[in-house]
Amino acid sequence: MTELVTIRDASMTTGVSAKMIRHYESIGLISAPARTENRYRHYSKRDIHELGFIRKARDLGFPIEDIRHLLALWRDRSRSSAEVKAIALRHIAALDEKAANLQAMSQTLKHLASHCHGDNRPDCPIIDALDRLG
Amino acid sequence: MTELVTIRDASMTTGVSAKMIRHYESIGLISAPARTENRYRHYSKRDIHELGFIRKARDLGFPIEDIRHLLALWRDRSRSSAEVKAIALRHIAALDEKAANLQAMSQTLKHLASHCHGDNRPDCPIIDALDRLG
DNA sequence: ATATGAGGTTCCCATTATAGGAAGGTCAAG
DNA sequence: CTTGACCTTCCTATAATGGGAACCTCATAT
Repeated sequence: MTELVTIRDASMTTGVSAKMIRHYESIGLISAPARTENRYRHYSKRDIHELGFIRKARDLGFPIEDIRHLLALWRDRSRSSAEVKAIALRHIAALDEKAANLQAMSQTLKHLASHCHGDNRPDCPIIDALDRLG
Repeated sequence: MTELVTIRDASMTTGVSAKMIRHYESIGLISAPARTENRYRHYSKRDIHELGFIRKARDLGFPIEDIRHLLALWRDRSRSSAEVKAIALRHIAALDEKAANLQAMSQTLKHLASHCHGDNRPDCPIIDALDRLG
């Protein structure tokens, strides 16, 4: 017969940890899979496919609620690509904003660090900046 | 006499929320301030200065444990700037790595989005990528 | 037969930094 | 003496993930 795909199998083929698979089920991101008599979960090809979709979306940094939306659009044959694109563009903006923030911090620190001797003396523009700057 | 600086005053002058000031105290990042008879906290100039230091470090994205370390170095007149610089350089590397990750995601998505019509048709390279890509 | 090990199950706790809110005490002003 | 604006502590939540306990199930090795 069809070999039973356990949660570990699903995890290994999709790259989503078993812990996370159960979690996604508990928050309703994926529907509860079939169970064997002993209550073990087993996953259909469809389930596996869905988990793969989720992992790829996670790899692109989409938050869970976006993924929930993307999954609904994925299932909906009559979706409009505009809706998908809108989600992606919003996410791109969020990513860019975060990246810009991090870079600004990094740049400030790089500037300060470049003026720090980094020797045994206590004088340090980095500490000074934390001390003084508004 | 010296006017009592309440937690709200401290919050307003340092930009650290009262909630966070109490939290920093509870995790031992700052020491417990003096209390009036009615158990209200009040803050010395030194306390305020320390909270300002913490806020600036947070603005630069330093995690709490780094700040703990930086505060200790700040107080230590015989610190070596090398130690400060080392913390900063490690943090810069962490910031840069995170920024690079976000940018990679953004770039991938921008590429996909640029090929997405964004109209009423269902065809969508973004969904396709989540569907197919490994 | 049974012991062992590898897997499954549920449930609870921890992380990081921050915020919201409840329940109650205190204080100044009207 | 009430009202409102503070203060106090304690609990809960966030987003995504991992760790671990306590317990069940199953296949294999003795």
